Amino acid sequence: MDTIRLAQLLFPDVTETPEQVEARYPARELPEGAKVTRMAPSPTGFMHLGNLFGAVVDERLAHQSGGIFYLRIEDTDKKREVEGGVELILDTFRKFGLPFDEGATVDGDNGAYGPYRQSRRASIYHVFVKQLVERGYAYPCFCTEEELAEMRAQQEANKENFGYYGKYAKYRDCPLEEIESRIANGESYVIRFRSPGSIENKVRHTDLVKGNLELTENDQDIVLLKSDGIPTYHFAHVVDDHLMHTTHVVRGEEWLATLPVHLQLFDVMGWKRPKYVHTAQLMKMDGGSKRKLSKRKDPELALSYYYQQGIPVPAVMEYLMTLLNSNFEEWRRANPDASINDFPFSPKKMSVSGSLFDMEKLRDVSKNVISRMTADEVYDLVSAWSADNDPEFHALFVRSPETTRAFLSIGRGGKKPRKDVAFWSEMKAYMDFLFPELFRPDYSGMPESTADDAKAILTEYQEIYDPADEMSVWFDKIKALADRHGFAPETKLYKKNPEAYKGPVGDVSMVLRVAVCGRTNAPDLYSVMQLMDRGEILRRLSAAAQA
RNA sequence: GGCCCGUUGGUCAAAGGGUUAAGACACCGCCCUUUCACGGCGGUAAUACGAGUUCGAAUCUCGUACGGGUCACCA
Repeated sequence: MDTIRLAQLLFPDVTETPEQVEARYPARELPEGAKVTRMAPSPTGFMHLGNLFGAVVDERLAHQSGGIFYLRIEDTDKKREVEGGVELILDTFRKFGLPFDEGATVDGDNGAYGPYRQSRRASIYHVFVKQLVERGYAYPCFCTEEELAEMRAQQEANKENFGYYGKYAKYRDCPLEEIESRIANGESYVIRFRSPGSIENKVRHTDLVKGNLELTENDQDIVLLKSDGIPTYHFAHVVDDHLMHTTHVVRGEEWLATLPVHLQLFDVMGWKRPKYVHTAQLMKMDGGSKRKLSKRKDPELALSYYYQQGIPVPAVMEYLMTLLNSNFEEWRRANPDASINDFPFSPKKMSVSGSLFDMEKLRDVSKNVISRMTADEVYDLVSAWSADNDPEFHALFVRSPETTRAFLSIGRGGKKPRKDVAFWSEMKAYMDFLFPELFRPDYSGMPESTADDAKAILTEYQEIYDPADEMSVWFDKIKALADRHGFAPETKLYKKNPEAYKGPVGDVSMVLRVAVCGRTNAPDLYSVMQLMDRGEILRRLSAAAQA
């Protein structure tokens, strides 16, 4: 077989040599040990928690070592591509604070190793495929979809391995004359790899997460170039990561199955293999069993959903980090105010088995993250979130910024900050009673001990309430009120001698709290009342007395 | 079905031949507290199973079971 003639027949327009292409991608000048990583998503218009999971690893690996983290768009499948997909990717990463050093932009490129969209790299792939054809490592295949399906059915029936290999590689040794006539006939074809491997052989590989692996060698003549001339992931991965000088390929463990293909391609091309970091999949509970997070089945794990729910970005990042490196939580306790980027991330500490996504844990992480924020930070974030997701609440939230900020300051800071809110979407329910528009009192929480006295307590309190009172004076008045109605003015007195009283002073203040806040749980009552309008408070006390 | 990866409490996980098998979330109890939240103290709960190697196994080996992934002109 004259492979040079075949290559010329298949790629008459390719004039560049592999050497010329390589020359355009010189080695990167980076400090010793610097890692080059990439995020390589498809613009499917959907960003998933799993995408972020891997991207955090990429970003940390690169930036922790003084290296490069870049974005490459894998748009080799036109069927899955969505308008605005790239924009969404860029947008998401900006939102989650993972800065790309180079790569695709909304309408172009930023960096010297582009183009960063695979759809714009067709001519580059063709140069290398042409070379493979010349070397006898690639050939055209004219099989139709039906033929391949038939083959597969037969393999299933025979209990043989599936795929295009060995005796099933129909066009592997097709004579040049037949190829010429088929092409002349306008038949559609793909370019396949002529795999030199055998399933009798094993290939060794050391993965940064999985450790030492012994895999079966690839014997499949996989497709290199689809009939539209666009490469498959396998070939694009090898060519791009070689040319762009990626040192560490981070991807989900579902790629482990095709790793032998990639290793073989790197070897045949004569290129240095990158290091691989195959991360365990994020799992989800589905019925009684675990399964991989799925884009189709788990829309609630879309990052857009996270934004809608108001799950704070740093909380998501911290949660992912706890899954990624289990010593992160310990580090965080020791360094509560340090930037997450100061944490010494290590791929070696990553779990080899898939972990279950746990919303409860995320809530806990988020509460802690929020409790460490200042009132001003919370104000700004809730303001931004509500503007996009709950305009009605937003209007109330920003109506009196000073009052809102003061409310957010209650119980904030210090050693034991309050942790009431996990997600921004919960903020409305947490502070709704501040706004007459949202106030819907529920009096059912009135303590039973006050059944006979609640009305009198509320009525009397309207007389003695004075917003100008200091906290101690304010509380003294409540104690006196309690005393007059047969309640212990000190909790300790009540505990010492419960029979002597109807209840402790707490029951009396609970009556006031329920009247003013409309519920039994709220931040410090004195602080809250200081923020509210006197007339509104009196109205509520009076309304509760009527109820 | 072939190939590959995995399996420590409900969940995330530490322990890399010798520990009473950490810790966190959740749950339960107590304490603190004018409510709640926070915080403190305590509790329930785990090495999938079976062999082997070894003085000694969660840890090494093999088998079984179970779970996951993959076997496209998708990535």
